[in-house]
Amino acid sequence: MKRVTIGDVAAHAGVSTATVSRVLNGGLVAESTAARVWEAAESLGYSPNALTRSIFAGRSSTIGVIIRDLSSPFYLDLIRGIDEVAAASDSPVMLANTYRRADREAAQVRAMDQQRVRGLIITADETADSQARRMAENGTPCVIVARNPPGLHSVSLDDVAAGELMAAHLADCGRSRVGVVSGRNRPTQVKRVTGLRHGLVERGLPEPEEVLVENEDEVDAAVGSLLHRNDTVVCTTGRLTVSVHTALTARGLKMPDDIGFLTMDDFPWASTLGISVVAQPAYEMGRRAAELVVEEPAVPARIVFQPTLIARGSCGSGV
Amino acid sequence: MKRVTIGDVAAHAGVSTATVSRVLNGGLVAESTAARVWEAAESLGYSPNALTRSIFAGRSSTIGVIIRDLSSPFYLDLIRGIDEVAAASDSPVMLANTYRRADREAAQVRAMDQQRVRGLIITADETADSQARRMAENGTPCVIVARNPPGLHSVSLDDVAAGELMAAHLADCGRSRVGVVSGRNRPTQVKRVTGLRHGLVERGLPEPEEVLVENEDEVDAAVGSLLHRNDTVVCTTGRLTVSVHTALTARGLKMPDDIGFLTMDDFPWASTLGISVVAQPAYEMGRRAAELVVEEPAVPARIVFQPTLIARGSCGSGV
DNA sequence: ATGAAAGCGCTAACAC
DNA sequence: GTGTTAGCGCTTTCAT
Repeated sequence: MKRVTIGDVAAHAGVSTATVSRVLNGGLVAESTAARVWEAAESLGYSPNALTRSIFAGRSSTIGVIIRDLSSPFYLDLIRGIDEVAAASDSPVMLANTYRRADREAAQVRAMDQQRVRGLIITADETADSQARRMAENGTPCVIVARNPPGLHSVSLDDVAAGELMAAHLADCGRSRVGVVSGRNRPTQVKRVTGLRHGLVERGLPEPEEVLVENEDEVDAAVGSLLHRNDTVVCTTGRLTVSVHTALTARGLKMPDDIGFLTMDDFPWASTLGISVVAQPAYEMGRRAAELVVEEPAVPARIVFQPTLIARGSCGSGV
Repeated sequence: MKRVTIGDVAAHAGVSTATVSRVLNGGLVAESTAARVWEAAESLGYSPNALTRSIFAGRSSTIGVIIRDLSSPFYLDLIRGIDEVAAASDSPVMLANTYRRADREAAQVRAMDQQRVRGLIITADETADSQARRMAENGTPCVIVARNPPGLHSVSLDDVAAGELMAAHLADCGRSRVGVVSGRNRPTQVKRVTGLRHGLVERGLPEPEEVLVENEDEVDAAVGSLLHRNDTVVCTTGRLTVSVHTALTARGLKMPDDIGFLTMDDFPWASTLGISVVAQPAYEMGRRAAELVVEEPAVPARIVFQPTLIARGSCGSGV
């Protein structure tokens, strides 16, 4: 039950703790001594205490990642990118899911701070920004994902471009009356709608009709209200894709003939179902975010990625 | 840049570090002193160092969770259950994704051990069991999910029952010739097939025809080979659901008329697509796993959950 | 009610 | 090369 410490190893090998420490960290030690120490460590089942190491270093080597919604494919790919970079720099990753609850977000940021993470990657509301700023001042690099608040590192998507990409594709497919389901109060989604509107108007098409929802429950009614006057439904967030798609198919509507459908973020079922999407380079975004944590640039980096369209036919065929 | 320590707070409040510590942990302190200390902590922006606390306690309060595949809905629900219980006991959760790579699994278990996690919940291959046992001996409660190796806590599904549930439903739907796509070398899936076989034979139906695959790439061919002689395809793991479904629909087959389809684990798109599944109570399993970590029962607990069938028509309609 | 001081497991100067 | 020793930030007796 009592943990094996460096002292036990030292005693077993007949050397001092300092020597053991040197062996473990690749300092200058005689071959024979090193061998004895390794053997002792092995036979005692020694496992170094990362906590004590960190306390000495002033911070741990762990990278903290706060995710709003693990069930979203975007975040999964983001995490994959982060994991990749973190593994390369030998940093454990501490992932926390906040389930989009503001109180949990705040609590998780605080927890990560207290764990003295080496850096923090945050996907959260504006409310977390001030906490992040305080951490940054204390020397913990914080990267905000999907938004780009001033004074902090950020990795985000060109959301306006995403909207314009949607508009271009819809125009190519000969769609003209566009209904939009969008999340309430989401700056990201507001920009996407702005881009969409701009792109449509620019092409001489009517402005999109927008309806805002808070969560899944409201989607069916929202979609219903859009169907009267539109031939296409656009969804500005991957999170609502399932609900919107369900609302459509539940009414017996077939894509693209009865209704056009275009949404954000690629996901595994999209290709089987033939759903066209505007995708974010999530994996790359994750990599960059992690790199910012590792490299700690002195001035806040604001990295913006470009979206891409993946046409699969749910809006009809292009030009 | 220099972190505020308990000493700074003490100096600022004109008391000793011991007193600050007592205030922070709710010891016996005079109201007025406590107030001064809180104020000092506040104004200095003090954030307690969880690392040093843990080193003193001998272990951290963090619960480690090692997941094979974050993209699987089963694990997402499992995590939700874990998070819920962990939050209630004020334990941060450290999540690690291993992407089904044995080397990463081993590395993550080791990392968690070195972080001195309070307990560990593992979804991994047999290869990790010995590491887990060693940790358990050192006083770190380890819970294995989805398998139940001797000597360790475990939370798993009655896989044979899952197979039998499948057989029963298929029989109800009048299916008789069943092809099975299953993962190679997965004890869990072997049991499911056993249950399926037993259930079918018991009802006087022919044995299922099984084909083993390693990963997604092989699924299409596997499914193709099953279609000649069968009217139904069963998939024994949620991980392959997309690929199997794609292989089916890509051939223009409609469910349930052209082909029956039954798979494991519920997922968001299943209801929209009308896919019948045998589901695991993932959320509850997560809760129990976390509870085992928190409660640290002295003798290994082996908890087995029962699967449920969710019929949605992809095999036709039941009796 | 409060302070002084020892010590948690480990690292890093500084001696020898 | 290797040992001694002083901390890292915090908690916890033991005095006062």
